[in-house]
Amino acid sequence: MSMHQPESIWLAESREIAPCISCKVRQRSVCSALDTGDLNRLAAVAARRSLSKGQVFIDEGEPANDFFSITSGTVKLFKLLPDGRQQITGFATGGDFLGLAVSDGYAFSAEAIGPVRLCRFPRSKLLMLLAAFPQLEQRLLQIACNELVTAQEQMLLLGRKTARERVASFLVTQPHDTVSLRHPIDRVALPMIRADIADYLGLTLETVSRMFSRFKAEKRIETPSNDEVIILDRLWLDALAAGLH
Amino acid sequence: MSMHQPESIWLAESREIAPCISCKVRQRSVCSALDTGDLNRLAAVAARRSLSKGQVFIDEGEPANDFFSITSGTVKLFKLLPDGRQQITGFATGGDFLGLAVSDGYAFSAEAIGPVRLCRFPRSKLLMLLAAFPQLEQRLLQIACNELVTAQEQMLLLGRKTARERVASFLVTQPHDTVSLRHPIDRVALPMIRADIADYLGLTLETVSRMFSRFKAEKRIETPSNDEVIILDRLWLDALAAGLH
DNA sequence: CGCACACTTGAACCCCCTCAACCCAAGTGG
DNA sequence: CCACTTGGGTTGAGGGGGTTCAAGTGTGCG
Repeated sequence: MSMHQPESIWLAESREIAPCISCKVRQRSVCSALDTGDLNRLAAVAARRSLSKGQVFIDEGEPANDFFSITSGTVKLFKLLPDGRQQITGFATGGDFLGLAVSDGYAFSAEAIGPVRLCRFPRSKLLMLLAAFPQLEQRLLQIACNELVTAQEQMLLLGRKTARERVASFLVTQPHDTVSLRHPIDRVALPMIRADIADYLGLTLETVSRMFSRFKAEKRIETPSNDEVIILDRLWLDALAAGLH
Repeated sequence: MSMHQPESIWLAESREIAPCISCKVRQRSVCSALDTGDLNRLAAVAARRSLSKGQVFIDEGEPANDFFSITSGTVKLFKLLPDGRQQITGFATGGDFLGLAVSDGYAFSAEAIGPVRLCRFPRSKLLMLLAAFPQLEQRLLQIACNELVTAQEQMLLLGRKTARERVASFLVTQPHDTVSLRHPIDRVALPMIRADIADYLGLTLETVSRMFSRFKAEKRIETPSNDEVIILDRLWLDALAAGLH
């Protein structure tokens, strides 16, 4: 199933002491549940790892032996049908936690879509910490609830929205930074390729491309490069995404 | 938004002491996390309630003041677009727990599709119990994980499966009881109407009806009545649901 | 009986998919 | 330096799966 041998990709792990102190995504991640002191207990069971584009590090169906916390980069989470049809259930970036699963095995596969850094936690060791730090379990429940809410929103998108509405929804929900306050520019980075956007939205890459072109022609967006979008009319896109118009 | 006044539907609640002892769905519900002794603490904050067909008891967006545990009957969980398009995100039956949500408010609405009995737990009181009984929190995390897994499976269905595959998936995942061991009959009850099945599968009711008719013509199923299906060829339906054929 | 509701079936349409050609930028290597 | 390749993206033409619209069946019930 996997394009990589199950063991080999974890060989080059590092275990520097207490790297969490300087971790940029600490506030957003699971780790925010612990204070600096207790964090060392968590760091002690974590193994840091770098992945490069295309590496699959979670295989759907495999025993869920590990949890993961992404520290940088973006990974796609996906499910496959036997004939190759793919559904991306989400993208995970810095601060996101992976591996919440029933004991049967991982419910999805995960692949780095670019350079990725992450922390790996052996399941057994994390479960022990969970017993010791109830606030950690609270945090996981919080995370699971948030994921449930976005999953339900995605079901609405996949089941009932048009292609146009799906692409608009995708654009307005992507994280964005507004540079310059005097002349605000609403910029969105797209680390994933069109095919991934399509597999996320239940469309084909051609349809995604066509919708991008239409939005450009209508002056709703601009695309300085393939992996970058300037949103010119967020209000209008928001309304379209919500099913109005 | 709601077709019912927010307060009125909770007027006729009962608070009999310790009804949990005889609760038929106790093993399957949240309550399985507590032993008979501790159960009284839970029962003390629960209010029992009966609902009839069509009653909406959770409104998307409203503050999530309560949790619910269904004891009998079936409810549909759904999200709406402004123009009336509906996506059913799931059906909840006896033993299911509702109300896991971020603080913003409920992420979906809930409506009884027939007579329903349920327990209502005020959010604040349940949160207090959560602190006292960590195994209750573990159980909620377990429940949330299971829901996440089914949500991801549903995204695959909505995003990538054909109408035929969707209806097959629906049929084989519905709870069924096999009566008679000598001549096993694989019977599925469908408490919901075709329109609800359609809104669950991201299709129209006509398409659902056509697929039912095709399966009947192909001798894969029989429909003794509108709300009852006999599965004649489960293996074949399983394969179709998995994306083979 | 007659009405409402659920379901079925047919015919026409359309949104999105499929297939194909083409563009463009970034390597790569002789 | 240019020829060639590769990966990602765009655009067009045609077809099809599912929707839309519409008519009709069956059934429970006041």
